[in-house]
Amino acid sequence: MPDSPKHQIESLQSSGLKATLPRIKVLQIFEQADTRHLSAEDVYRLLLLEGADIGLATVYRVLMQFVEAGLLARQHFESGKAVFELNEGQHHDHMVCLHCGKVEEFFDAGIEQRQREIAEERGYQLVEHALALYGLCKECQAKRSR
Amino acid sequence: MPDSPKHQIESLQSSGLKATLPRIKVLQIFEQADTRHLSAEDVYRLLLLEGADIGLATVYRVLMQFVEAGLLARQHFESGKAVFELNEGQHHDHMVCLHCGKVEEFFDAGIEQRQREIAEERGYQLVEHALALYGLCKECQAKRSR
DNA sequence: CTGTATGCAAAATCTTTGCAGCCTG
DNA sequence: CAGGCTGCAAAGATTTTGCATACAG
Repeated sequence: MPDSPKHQIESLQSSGLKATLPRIKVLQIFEQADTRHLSAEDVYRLLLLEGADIGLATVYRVLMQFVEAGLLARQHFESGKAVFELNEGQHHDHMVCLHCGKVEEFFDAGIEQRQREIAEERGYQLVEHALALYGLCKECQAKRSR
Repeated sequence: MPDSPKHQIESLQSSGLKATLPRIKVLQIFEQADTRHLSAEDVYRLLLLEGADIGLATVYRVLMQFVEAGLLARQHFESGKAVFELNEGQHHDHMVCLHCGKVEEFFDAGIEQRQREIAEERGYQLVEHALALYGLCKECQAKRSR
């Protein structure tokens, strides 16, 4: 059997989740996908492509559990639907191309620091933040100007 | 007649929109509301309270037109539903209390500057951005610790 | 075995659209 | 008066929930 899911089973167990097939498969999807950021529908579609018989409701439930367990992070961007990405500990923000939808990640210590200062100035206990830059990537600017 | 809608009619006309009753009322709602940030449902409810006979579909259409015309700005935050606020030219970001939902606005020139630099370094033409800090406001921290 | 997890279908939310009639300019 | 605008109802899109059954530990 190729690609035994040892690693995923351990991740799940150490998060306190039973290692069920839907959960293992969903984890695999995120680890193998070309794009880091997937919607529930994306995950469902990829599961079907693999021949897995998993309902969309289960995909939503599993994604939620993974977010609560800290395995995934959920982002909203402007599309109105949520996208999920592997949570690899390293916080980062996003730059989204409005034309092709490509998402790049970045981290800027200066911005992080100012955010903490702003929250503190106003008496907030900061829990998290979401920063997304929207624009046109280099390729799409080229296409546009043709 | 109290509160004649002269001002709103001018705003609409200078945005190239016909001054219809639903549009005038929606503008008034935003100008008079206690909270700057309102969802479509919020606006609809406030209209009904005032006795205006305006459908929810029209509220959505009017809000979209106002966003396109630059009268309103749309934000997404984490709730899954969109909220709208008057666009008064002055860009700003948001700090949202996760407990009571209160939204404060802030502007930080340093963060704005770094965003432009980051976009430029990566070859993006920056169109807009959304930064939201999530946390607990001073009042809610107090409630929590009781 | 026991209780949690799943699949299916139905419902809940939020938002958009089609269409006949109304109103602004 | 003409064309855009509205209300209503219905459809779409996304996400959640109820319930009987299946499966992990």
